[in-house]
Amino acid sequence: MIAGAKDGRYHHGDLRAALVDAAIALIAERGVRGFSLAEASRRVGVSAAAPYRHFADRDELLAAVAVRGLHLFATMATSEAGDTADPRQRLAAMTRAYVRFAAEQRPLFDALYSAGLDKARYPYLQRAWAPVAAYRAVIEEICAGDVVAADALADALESAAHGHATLLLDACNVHDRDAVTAAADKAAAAALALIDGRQALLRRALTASDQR
Amino acid sequence: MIAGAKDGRYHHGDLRAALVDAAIALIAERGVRGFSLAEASRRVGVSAAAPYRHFADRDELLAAVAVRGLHLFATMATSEAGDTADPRQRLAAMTRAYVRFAAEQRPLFDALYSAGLDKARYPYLQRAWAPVAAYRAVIEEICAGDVVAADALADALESAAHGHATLLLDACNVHDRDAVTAAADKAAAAALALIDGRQALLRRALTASDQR
DNA sequence: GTCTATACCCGGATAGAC
DNA sequence: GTCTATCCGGGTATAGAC
Repeated sequence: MIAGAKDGRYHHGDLRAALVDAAIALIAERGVRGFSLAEASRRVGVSAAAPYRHFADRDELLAAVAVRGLHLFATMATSEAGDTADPRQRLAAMTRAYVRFAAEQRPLFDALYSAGLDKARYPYLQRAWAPVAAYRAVIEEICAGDVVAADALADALESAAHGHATLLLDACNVHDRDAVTAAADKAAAAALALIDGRQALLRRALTASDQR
Repeated sequence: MIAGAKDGRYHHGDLRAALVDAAIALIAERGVRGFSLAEASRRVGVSAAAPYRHFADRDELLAAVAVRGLHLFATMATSEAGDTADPRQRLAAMTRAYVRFAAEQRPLFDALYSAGLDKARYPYLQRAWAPVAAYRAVIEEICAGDVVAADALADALESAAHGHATLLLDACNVHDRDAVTAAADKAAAAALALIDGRQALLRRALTASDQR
């Protein structure tokens, strides 16, 4: 039952939130491509024109879903890391959370990365990444304040997490809990391997310029 | 001028190939989401119904684009590796090729990963991955025949390459050659770091079961 | 066998009534 | 703030010309 529904119809409730909920359910069932404003409206019980009071167009509703996703990811990441003191283990936990978020909240992850949203159009979406950047401090701790090394490691860790997440979603449906756990473990292990082997992240830049 | 065009119209040429070419150009301009069979038909100079003689639906044309992409990637990967003997450097080169392929042939990469194609429907697409699997031998060489270690390293390397590629495409338009080179270098460096730190890929599995 | 013409449904988006 | 009505454009399917 949708909050705000009265006498079989939706009226003067929080239509905006109801549409976001419906969008998430719809993306879960049919993917981002199968999502439409019209169908979301139908499910909430309003006309196809109603959403345009709250969203300029289809993409803006998807952006709202993406923002909710970022908030949830920030929560999951800090929760997964818990009170782990070791910075290596904290980064591994964050990486595991990244993969678990993608799998357990696939519609939100898809809205973030597979919706083809024009980044420039949604500055608030950019800003919603801010909490995630907190982990930068952990990386610098490991790199003992070396900013260049921290940059390199940060990119490598983000890419590893993202790669494991997207390939997992590509390969299977997400209800296979074991597959999700396995992928999350692999990603966490890759994070630790990157940290341990991080000397190579810098050496490479040197040999590249040597070759010129 | 499109091959097979006569008297201003397209007739009895290789319509299938012409549609694949048009699809690639269209995806390059508007992305996978902006691609439509109707627009592709228009560009080739045939009616909107004509493609249905060659493709069951929109997705089947995208799958044809994806297959072409896999062939091209296999070529780029072997070319980039060249005659490098060191297995470490061969894997780094392959990773660099992965990122360069994504950037330089973005429409093909998008057809492969962002088109939302149903894998089960296109067994020939699955088979087209075969040439890529050749690099498995290089990984086993590094792991001295240890199959478990090779599995772990293979997953980590693929994920790293894929993560760097997708985040690059997400972040910028691809015509910035320097950004592409930088991302490819980072990915190659990450591959070397993963190889060097690969002990952690296996240790992780142990500590995970220890925690239970 | 290949393509054209056409009819149908659906989603996106806007204008104006309530 | 939501509804009805409406326009536009794309995808699907088929009948029939060549």
